Amino acid sequence: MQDFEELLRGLKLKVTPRRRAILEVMAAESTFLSPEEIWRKVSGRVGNVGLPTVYRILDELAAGGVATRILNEDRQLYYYFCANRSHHHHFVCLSCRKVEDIGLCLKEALEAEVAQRINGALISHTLQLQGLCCECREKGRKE
Amino acid sequence: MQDFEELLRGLKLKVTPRRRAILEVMAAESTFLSPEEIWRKVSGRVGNVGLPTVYRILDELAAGGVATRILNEDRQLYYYFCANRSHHHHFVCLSCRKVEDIGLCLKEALEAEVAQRINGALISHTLQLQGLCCECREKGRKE
DNA sequence: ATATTTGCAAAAGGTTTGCAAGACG
DNA sequence: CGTCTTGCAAACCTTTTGCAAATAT
Repeated sequence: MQDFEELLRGLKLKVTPRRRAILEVMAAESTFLSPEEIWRKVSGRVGNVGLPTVYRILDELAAGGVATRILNEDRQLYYYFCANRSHHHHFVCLSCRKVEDIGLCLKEALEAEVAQRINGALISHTLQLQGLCCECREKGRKE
Repeated sequence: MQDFEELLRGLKLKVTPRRRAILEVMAAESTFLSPEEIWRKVSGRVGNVGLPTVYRILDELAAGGVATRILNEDRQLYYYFCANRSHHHHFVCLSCRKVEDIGLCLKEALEAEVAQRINGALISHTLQLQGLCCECREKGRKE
């Protein structure tokens, strides 16, 4: 459990039941969630929550770097609570949607490639890994 | 200029003016384009084209591997005519939207990382590089 | 001749906005 | 108390679908 009040104040956001509930729900899962999924889970805790509110809060959290936006193949937004503030990438399990951080940074190799091959300047890169996590991989073997 | 009729027949698609026009428009640009942009450009060549038709044809081309879908930050689809059928990634210029292929494959390094750190299995990966292409970089320096 | 392709209009569905009422500090 | 938050309803906007008419082979 984390100190969500501190976290919100750090982002200059008022501490409200909705914001706290959303942070709790997200931190409780290690998977990425859609705004609607988060909304359903939050509705169980705090009565009477509007979906637009969830969108707004997720925006704020993403802007503050507390939540990571994942743009999925299905073109929907997903969010992932991310305490890790340093540069990293994500491994997403295709079976259970769990997200794990990947520390491996390829910036140097990519920069060299861009400089050599196309004489350009690398500004940013996005990398996402898809696969099966440890548990889902084991499960697949048994069946 | 390429043999688009051949290309379409290879995908088991009938050769129609709309399909040819879309291929021509896309091949003439080395940048990624939104369906609507393609639609506007095609409308100049072939009169009376419906936007749904553009969406349908782009779908077919993407399914056939002739066009690459780029899912952008702005959550819109973009398409890029891609003759290169082998595994590769893209470098996108943030200034002029030009797309260049990057042959560098990091599959081995990523697979090793995933196997070691999280004991998972890597199935696929998406990598996109953003930066300034050769020309835009030079332009920036002069100004 | 026959299956495919296309335009049009309308639907779909996730996301955003406007605004008045409510809550935090 | 003043400002930030929120719910509601409605708007947005890209993308998809249904269907009859047109077209490719």
